Amino acid sequence: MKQRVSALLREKLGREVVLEKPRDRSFGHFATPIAFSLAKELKKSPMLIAEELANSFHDSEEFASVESVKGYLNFRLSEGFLAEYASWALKNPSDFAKGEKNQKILLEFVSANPTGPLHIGHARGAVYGDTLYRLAKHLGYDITAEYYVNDAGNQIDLLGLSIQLYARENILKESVEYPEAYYRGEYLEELANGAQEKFGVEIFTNESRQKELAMWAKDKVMEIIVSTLADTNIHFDTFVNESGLYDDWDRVMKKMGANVYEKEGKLWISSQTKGDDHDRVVVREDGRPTYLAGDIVYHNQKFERGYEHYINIWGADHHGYIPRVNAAIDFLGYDSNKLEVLLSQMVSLLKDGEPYKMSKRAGNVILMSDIIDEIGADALRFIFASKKSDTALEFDLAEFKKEDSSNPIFYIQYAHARIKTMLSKASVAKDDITNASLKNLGENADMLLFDALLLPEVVEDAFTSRQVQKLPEYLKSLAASLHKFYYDVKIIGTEDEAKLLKLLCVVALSLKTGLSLMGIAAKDKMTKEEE
RNA sequence: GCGUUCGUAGCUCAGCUGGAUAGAGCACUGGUUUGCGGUACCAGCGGUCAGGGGUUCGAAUCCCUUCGGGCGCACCA
Repeated sequence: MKQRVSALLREKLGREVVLEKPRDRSFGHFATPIAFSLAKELKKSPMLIAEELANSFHDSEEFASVESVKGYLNFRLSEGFLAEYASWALKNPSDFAKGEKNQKILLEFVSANPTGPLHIGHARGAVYGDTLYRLAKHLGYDITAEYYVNDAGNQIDLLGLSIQLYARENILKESVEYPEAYYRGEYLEELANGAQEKFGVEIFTNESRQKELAMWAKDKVMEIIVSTLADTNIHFDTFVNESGLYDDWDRVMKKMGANVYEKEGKLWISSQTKGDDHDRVVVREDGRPTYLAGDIVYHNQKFERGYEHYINIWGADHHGYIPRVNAAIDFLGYDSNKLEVLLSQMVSLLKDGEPYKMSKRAGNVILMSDIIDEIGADALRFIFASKKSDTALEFDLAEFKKEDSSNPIFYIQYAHARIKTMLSKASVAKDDITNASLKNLGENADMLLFDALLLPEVVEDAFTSRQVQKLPEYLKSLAASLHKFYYDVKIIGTEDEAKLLKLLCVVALSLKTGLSLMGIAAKDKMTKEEE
């Protein structure tokens, strides 16, 4: 819709024009302050320019009116244009708001270490990534969702050790001394029991079998992670294991040429020449690779797979890491501008106004699965998708357990369910609704129809700006328009029933499509949960 | 200290490719259609958009600066 209007303006003026939705509905559907910018060039008053432009649109069929007001140009789309678009959408519901981009994108997100279950911080990145993924898919991008599994290095050794310590204390009833760093949490019990069954208790006391235990355990942890993600409707296309990448090590190092050098018995990359604070070690004196080493091979592999664009979602605490990875990509001979790193910020939780208690059994982190148990996956997704991902967020769980308009996910679902209920009570035939005209609906209905048809613009905008919160914001406001319309206008049993129901079908389509892009299924009925 | 990011209503947050009177929910006050789910709707209250300067016809939005908070500054991940 907006694209169409933009295109018309571009044609007429020979330049890109800023189009906005006027705050005040009485100004029409779209508006542009273009006359102000033109005023200087043309040495004429904005009012005059706007006036002339308005007149020049007189006979276009897309617009019911084009008016100039105080230098602004206000457009009102014609009923015919809106009606035609809406009818098309209802006939092709699965194509609604779809796009035809076909850029090949690799999106890497979550990538939490397989050393423990996902916590609330991971959840935010997971939801953000998956929402972007859904939006991109819908827009036609050829996008791949990838999880990078850090299954090599210290943290894996630590996992083996932690299970041994846990088992020796809790299963073998030995008294053990814990080192400074080790993992804790309820999941260790599950792992220890599983290991006992599989290997026998000997695995817990034999230090040389720590690695074997760890390798088994990290796969188990991945299973836990994948199942938590699945509970949230998040699925990955590919998993890449760090441990499988090192075969390529020599070749990749050679690729970086003179940008790798040896000093003090270690291997460094000269990332400082690319704006990093200092050069970084990639191989330690004892020959063990650093974390960065894995990322270098991984990113080399990514670029060799040949995507047009790369997106990584990282926790914001890793933002200092960006320059060195960019440097490595450049050294490998690729364009680091193709890599876009998006950050997902910290989350702090409240429950009834009090800081959410981190349970000891969970290891003093808030588990993602616990939050799903408390408020459900839909609410979890909605919260995280609703806020800009790169700003810190604090929210109260209690708000999402309520069943009224203060709970946005509930509010939107209710709007959808209301429409479905009405359709089931319709006194006219289905065909009458499908064939009804959407013209002469009146001002209010017209605006509601327009609102419902805005989804395509929102989807496109939300993805290209990487600001997924635009989608839930839009759905909230569409739901509000629907509830208000419902209150103002009687539908069933009136003369206009068929056409009004058709209008509601468009709203329902928009809500349902929007929700599904957030990984949430629209409800046809609201059922009260009994406590 | 350096880098980065944020500072919008009492609270949680939108708005930030610069544009017409600064928005929503919560909280607080009051109201609502014989009409289809009141699980909804409407109204009131509440803001020097952290402070200061600059660019512009126009700044919450862009630039500079001060203050305040987060995060980072490993051969940890």
